[in-house]
Amino acid sequence: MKKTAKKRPTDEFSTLLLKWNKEKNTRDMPWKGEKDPYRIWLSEIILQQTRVEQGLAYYERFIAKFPTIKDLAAAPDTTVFKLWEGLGYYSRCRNLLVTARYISSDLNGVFPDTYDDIRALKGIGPYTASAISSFAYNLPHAVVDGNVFRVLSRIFGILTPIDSTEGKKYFTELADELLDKKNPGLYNQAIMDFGAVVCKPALPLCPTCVYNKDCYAYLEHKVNELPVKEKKTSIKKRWFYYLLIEHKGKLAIRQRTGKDIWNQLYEFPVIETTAEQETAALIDMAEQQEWIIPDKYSLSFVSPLFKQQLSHQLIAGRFISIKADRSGKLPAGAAWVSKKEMAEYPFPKFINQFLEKRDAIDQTLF
DNA sequence: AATCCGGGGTA
DNA sequence: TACCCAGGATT
Repeated sequence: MKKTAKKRPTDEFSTLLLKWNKEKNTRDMPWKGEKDPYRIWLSEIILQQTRVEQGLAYYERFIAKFPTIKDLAAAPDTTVFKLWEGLGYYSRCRNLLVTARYISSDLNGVFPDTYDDIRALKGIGPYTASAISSFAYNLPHAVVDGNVFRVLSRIFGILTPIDSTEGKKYFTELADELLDKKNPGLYNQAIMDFGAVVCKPALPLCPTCVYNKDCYAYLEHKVNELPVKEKKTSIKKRWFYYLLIEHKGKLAIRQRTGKDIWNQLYEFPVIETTAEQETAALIDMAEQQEWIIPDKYSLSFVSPLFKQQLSHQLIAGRFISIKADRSGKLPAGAAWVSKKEMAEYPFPKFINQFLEKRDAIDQTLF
């Protein structure tokens, strides 16, 4: 039996972390200790840029409806998007389907078990590949997520911006050095729990923290300045005027396509502008589009102003209800659906918040 | 290297 | 409001 290697400075970090984890960490989550790579993968995709509290219910619903990756792979797109509805970042859902179908068909349902093969899957980047390979297969890859950036920058006093190329490289290398190579899964889980519970973004629990005797940020009173981020988000305003065109008891909807927000979700025919518009001007535009035919419709309702704040955009707009006696042209790909059928389609939050209030606003609306 | 992609919680 | 969250893809 070889003697233990000489203790390096960085060993102290993981020793304290695992000690905290064993003695103080009471955080419990359904995927903790999970070994089924499908469940681990699903939880990680759901949790990308998403708080545990927000993603939890989605995870439970997905597992209940799709117990195995083949169940997920066999589901229609719309069914899966409907289950994802409201969670945001819908490209995750698209990539989830692509990967589920690839593994089911090409890999006979067997999840890849090396870091590189996992990393190559759609929707899986460095973080998720490290998480899956360490949790499912105990491979020595350190996770670097928002928690890790925060914990390491504060304790070690790293001032390099975390959203710079240099910063990402530096933090990744440090994280891999610090990783307990014998317990990668346990270590990775512990550091993220620690960041979420103790070394929180706001009001971290420094007075009782196991690192407070030598934490750079705590000793230098820079806890609130770390981690450093260099880019500020700029927000642009967009106006969405949705036309609820009703004809023979049905409403026109279409699927969003392209590279814009809410790709693959559904919506009503929309007139988008960069400034607020009067209803009359919008009706004119709808006539010019030939969505409605002059004298063959009646304007029945204009909603109050609705707003939604996204990360990089502020969406404002109204819902304009029109009863059409004759059907005009519709936007490409649009179809007529009944109220009952509407429930099957995934809509963005902006539309759902209107649909939920619709009955309270006007009982006569579709 | 910069930008885009949601929705919700918190101070 | 501004910032952050178990990030990744695209340009």
